[in-house]
Amino acid sequence: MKLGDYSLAESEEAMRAKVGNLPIDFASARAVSTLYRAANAARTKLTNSVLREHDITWTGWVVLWVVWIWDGLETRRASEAAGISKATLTGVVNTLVTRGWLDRARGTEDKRMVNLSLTPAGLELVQTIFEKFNAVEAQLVSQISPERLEEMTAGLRQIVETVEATRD
Amino acid sequence: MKLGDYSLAESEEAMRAKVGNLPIDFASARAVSTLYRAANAARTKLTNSVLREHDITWTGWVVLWVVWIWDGLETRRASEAAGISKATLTGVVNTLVTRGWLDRARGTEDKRMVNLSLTPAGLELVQTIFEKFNAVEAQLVSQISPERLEEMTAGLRQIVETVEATRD
DNA sequence: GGGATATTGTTCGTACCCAAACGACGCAAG
DNA sequence: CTTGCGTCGTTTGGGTACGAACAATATCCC
Repeated sequence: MKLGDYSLAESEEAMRAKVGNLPIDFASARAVSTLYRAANAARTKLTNSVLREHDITWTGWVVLWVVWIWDGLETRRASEAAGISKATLTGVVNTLVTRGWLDRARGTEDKRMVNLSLTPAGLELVQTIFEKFNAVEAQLVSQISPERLEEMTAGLRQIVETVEATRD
Repeated sequence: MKLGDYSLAESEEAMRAKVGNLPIDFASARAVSTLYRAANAARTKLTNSVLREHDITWTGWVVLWVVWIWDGLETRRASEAAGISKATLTGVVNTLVTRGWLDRARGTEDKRMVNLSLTPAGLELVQTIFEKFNAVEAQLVSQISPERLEEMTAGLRQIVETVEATRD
């Protein structure tokens, strides 16, 4: 068996052979493992083809992006929007501030808050990267029919909603 | 605006307002960002509800799982099957060996190789976790119709294949 | 006003994550 | 038989990633 075959179809077949007699929901298992594999593939592809040349990581980009979209953000909202913990955000922001792309400003009204905003260099970087990034995103899903893409996105959204609904 | 609204729909709307006049492919952008968000949500949910009580991380579980499915693996194949780099795998395997779940064995025929295999404790752990894990997977996708789930999985698979095809 | 309670961002500890450099090993051509 | 090239797993260095504990600040309730 050649290398490259340890993915998807072959893994599924191996799993079926291993646990075929157990009461397993294969459709769910396949969906979740494919979900994770696709997310990793997309992140790696986007990182290598767009972000690497600008010396910025995936998470760093996501943080810059949400700060851009929302015209500045408090830390607590930025971590939520970026989908990372506030502890992780602290470290990522440290990196972005050091790189000269982000500014920290302690809140004036509520001194617990920290407001994040783009520096001019950060703004320029975001604008430079954004279109390239979207072009690669389009390429990633280019083999999927519009109808299927719609169904896929809707399904993914339901997973997110299911998790958020059962989070107590 | 209340907290919790910095996700999905609201972010999309903010993005549209910010870049509405640029030639952006919104369907692709929405698909990729939702993909990443769903993968993170699924991983967090599965980690907290199943893996945490067994003191094992997501990546650690994936590695144990692929070694189980394939009845032992060489390191190079394990990293591919687990979707992580070989450098990462070295560290994860260190952890799993220390925990007593995995064995390292230098290849006899080709001394560059390292074969991974489950210890009895590791085998017991995998079997214990597997069914719980699958039950939560099923819950994650329980709100998705079978037809949509099929379409979603097919779409995700096409993303993986697109990335693998353009990797040179 | 003052004590209990909640919320903010940070720190700490542990573990992952990867590209690049590295040393050990295999292999084939001369 | 040795020289060169390719492949293996590991190490290195910088950067996430998160839960828990923390100090500072805000707010509530009497």
